[in-house]
Amino acid sequence: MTAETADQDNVGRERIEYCILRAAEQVFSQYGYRGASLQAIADKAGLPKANILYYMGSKQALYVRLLNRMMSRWNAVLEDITPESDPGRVLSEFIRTKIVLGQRYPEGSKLFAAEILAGAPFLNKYLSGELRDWVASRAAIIRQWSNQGKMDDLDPHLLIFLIWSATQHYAEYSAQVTGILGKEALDEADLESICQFLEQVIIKGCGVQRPDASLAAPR
Amino acid sequence: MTAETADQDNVGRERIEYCILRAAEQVFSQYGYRGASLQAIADKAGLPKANILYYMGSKQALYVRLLNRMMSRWNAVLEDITPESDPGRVLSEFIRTKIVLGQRYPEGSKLFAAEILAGAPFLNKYLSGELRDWVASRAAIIRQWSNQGKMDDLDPHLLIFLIWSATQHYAEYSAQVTGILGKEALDEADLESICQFLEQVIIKGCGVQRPDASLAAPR
DNA sequence: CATTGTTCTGACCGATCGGTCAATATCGTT
DNA sequence: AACGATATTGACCGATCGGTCAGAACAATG
Repeated sequence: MTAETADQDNVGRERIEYCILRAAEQVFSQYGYRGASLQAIADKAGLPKANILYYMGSKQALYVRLLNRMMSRWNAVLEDITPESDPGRVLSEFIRTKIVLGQRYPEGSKLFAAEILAGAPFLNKYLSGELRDWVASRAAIIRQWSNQGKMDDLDPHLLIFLIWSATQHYAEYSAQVTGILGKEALDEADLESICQFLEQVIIKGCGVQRPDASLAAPR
Repeated sequence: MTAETADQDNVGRERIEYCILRAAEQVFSQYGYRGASLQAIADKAGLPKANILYYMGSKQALYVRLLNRMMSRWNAVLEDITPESDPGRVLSEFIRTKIVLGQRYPEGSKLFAAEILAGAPFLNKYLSGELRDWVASRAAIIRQWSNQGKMDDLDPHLLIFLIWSATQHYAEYSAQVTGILGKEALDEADLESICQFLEQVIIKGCGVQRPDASLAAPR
């Protein structure tokens, strides 16, 4: 087997795997792990069911792979945050990034939500391990911001939870949001309004000081 | 059949139905509609599977009944809100009530979340009907508060979504929250901290004026 | 063309799914 | 005791579940 053919093989394999993963993400996100069926995934991918298992091994392996893919998509968020950063800018970027990710990967977001709803049987180690450390390190920096007088003295964990929940809401609860607003889907203008609303309320609610302001009055 | 026996019969029937509904709520909330099985519900209720169907008719009827029960539990929220109300008090009570409801009915909250995740196949009429009207009427009052200068000029729908998402998070994402905080469960002190945090950030973030303050400076 | 290794898939497996039904058990009324 | 109504449940149904496997189809090398 030459390197060339190996590459082509891998390219072909990856194209099929991507197709399967995309179909599986839709089905798993809608019905959860137990409610999803390999037959439904196969139908959506346009492949026979046995082919899904040939490429993915098992339903569980396919599901875990989707979870890992979604976790890695979130890794870039809040990566370059330091005690010297401007809280307003960081929180604003945090909010916008999470909203964008939710819109970019709506099925992945719902997949994650369904996993948590089920009690995180496949993610509890990740939640109380990597993710907990991730949150702790960011919380420590936010705490320093408070001590520096850059913002109010608030529990950083609860602030992170607030931004998570408020932003993910528009990905996971899209059925409720569109139903109540009477829209087919959220357009760019809606998303911009949502981002501005959340930035304004949360940044103001945390008492974030303008970076140039020293200790001047709020107005 | 006398009235007395009828009462006793109904009491007995209601006791069994309550037992079934409780077991079903746990299973449906964890696995979603498709992922839940009548056998699992029957095992949890300590009854043979055929008995579940005798009392509930079908899986779908049981599920719809659970959804309706959960919707009715939420009906009391924000019931007595008027343009003359104090926004700070109303928002504070709104937040606390939703937190308490989420803690009181964690399975019901997750059941609702799973239904929305699946695209609200059984609730889309409710969402774009009753619930939309409910939100619209409350949004109109919040709008009046803004016009009266009681708070900032914000999209009331997004404010309601914010409070919904931020409070429901602690019911539906309990697995994530406890995993990250490293706790088995949230205790009373945790809930009080969460309520105070959300009240402070959201009320301040919305620029809610103290009711006694006329047009004085924020401090 | 023959060979070899990979890709693909129809057929099948035991288990479980939601739901039906007939037989049995229980109970209040007469 | 006898009866009709309701409650209960084991057995069963066709469909579907996740997964296996033998063999067809295929492409690359000799």
